[in-house]
Amino acid sequence: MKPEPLDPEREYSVQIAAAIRAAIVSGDLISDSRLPSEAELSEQFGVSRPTVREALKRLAAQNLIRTQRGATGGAFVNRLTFQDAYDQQITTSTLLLSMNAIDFDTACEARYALERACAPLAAARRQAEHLAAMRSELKLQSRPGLTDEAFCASDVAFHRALVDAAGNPVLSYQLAGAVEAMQPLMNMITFTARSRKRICDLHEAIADGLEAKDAAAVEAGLGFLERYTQELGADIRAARAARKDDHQHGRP
Amino acid sequence: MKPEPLDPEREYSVQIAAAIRAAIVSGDLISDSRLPSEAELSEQFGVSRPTVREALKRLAAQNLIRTQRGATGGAFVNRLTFQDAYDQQITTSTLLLSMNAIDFDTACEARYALERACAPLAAARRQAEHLAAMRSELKLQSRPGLTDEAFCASDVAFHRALVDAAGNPVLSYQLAGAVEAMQPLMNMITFTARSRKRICDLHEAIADGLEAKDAAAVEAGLGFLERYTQELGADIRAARAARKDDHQHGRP
DNA sequence: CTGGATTTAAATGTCAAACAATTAATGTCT
DNA sequence: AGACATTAATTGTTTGACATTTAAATCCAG
Repeated sequence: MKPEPLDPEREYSVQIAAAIRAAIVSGDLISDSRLPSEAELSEQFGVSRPTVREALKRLAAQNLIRTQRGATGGAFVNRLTFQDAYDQQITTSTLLLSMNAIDFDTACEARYALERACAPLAAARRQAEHLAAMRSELKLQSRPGLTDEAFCASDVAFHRALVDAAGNPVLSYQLAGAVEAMQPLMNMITFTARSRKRICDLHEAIADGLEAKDAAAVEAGLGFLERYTQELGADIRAARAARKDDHQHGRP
Repeated sequence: MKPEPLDPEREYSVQIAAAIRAAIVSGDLISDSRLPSEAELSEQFGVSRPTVREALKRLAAQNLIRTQRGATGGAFVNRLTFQDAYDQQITTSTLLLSMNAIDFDTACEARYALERACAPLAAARRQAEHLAAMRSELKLQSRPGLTDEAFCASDVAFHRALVDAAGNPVLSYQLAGAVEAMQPLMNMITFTARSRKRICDLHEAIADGLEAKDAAAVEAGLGFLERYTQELGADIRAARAARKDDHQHGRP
């Protein structure tokens, strides 16, 4: 984080943020160490304090630093927790899907492909807590009065438990985005009682397979679930096309 | 992005950034639309311009907006591209691994589990360009004078081609982090001529399997590669432990 | 009337100096 | 010794100004 001369052609706050980020990533600034105060930084870099502050806000937005006020306050290097990383992953994935007109099938395919990758590990390592979480969600999902949103949320929780059962935090982190980012798309589906029954049955088969440490059964269950989800997605598209058709040709 | 009254207990720039982010995510502000000017925003939210600017920098750090100077300038909602998302994913993953003392085996397991998830799709859909990319990297990897860094970089490129062959941009995005974030860990390995030969052979088997659209062969190749990579990782650990032992008991 | 040069206006980028709020350490009085 | 007030350091915020960039408006010559 040397006071390397700044390029006046580019924004100072960007360059300062980049310099500090590099110092963090390279390990020159380790977790929980304190950065110089804003006044010191502004002197070191030869810019005003507001400019330094803009740079620090950029880093804070990426969870790279946190700030404390008061006498012993300042900016501290954040240890990026898995939870922080999950959250960033989810917001990025959600935004990516919503902004790039990703079609349902593509997102669905990616999600289940990734989830199937967890199946062998999850079958080998699942603990009682994971099975309990899945059974609990399963019970919730079969309740009749549930809203579509609540059903989807429970669906996400079920699959999160499956992923966590693989016992690999890196996998959990990677998949958090894929599973959670699908939720807005899934929320567009209106679940009939029949389709919920079908999904619950498949979920149960997956939970049973996991309990029996039968990886093939889990993978098969996920495969069926993928195909069924895509069928439901196709139904939405068909319904929407029909509605559009109505609009164009005049409704009764 | 209503001028909802701000909570004076919490930092204004955080709340303003959150309000604008919500407007973007909810779709109230669509891609490429222009935000009000900083002066207008500061009036709407009842804060000063520097405070608004800090909020905007937070959003810019997440690639949610871009800014242009000049008469028709301002802050515009960014369409999050896959490339942007890749980059964010890679930096987050890299930081997460480096800051959380993730052991080699865990990262390795996650990476190959995810990669195996692509195998069936890649085998079904691979195009000539993907095969060509893999063959080209393969040729590079067998050159004798290559540095370890260059060998690792080519390894990453080879696996990226495999992932891209699955033809699912969401999958590619998700795996970019897993594959690239492994590179710093892989760079710690010193590859002997023998281990390079072994890796190249496995890569060749994978490429052959892909060409023959034989998913099982690809998965098997990846499985062997995972085990071999973990062996190499174990060798590093053993060597390091021996060195530490030397230190403790005095060197000759 | 047209085309190029000039001016203008709007916006972001930056700076300077100050005040407010917060927080831990320090000092003081009982 | 302990409770309480003081102080100093630091971030959060405001105000006002100036610099820079960029596109549009204007103007003037041909």
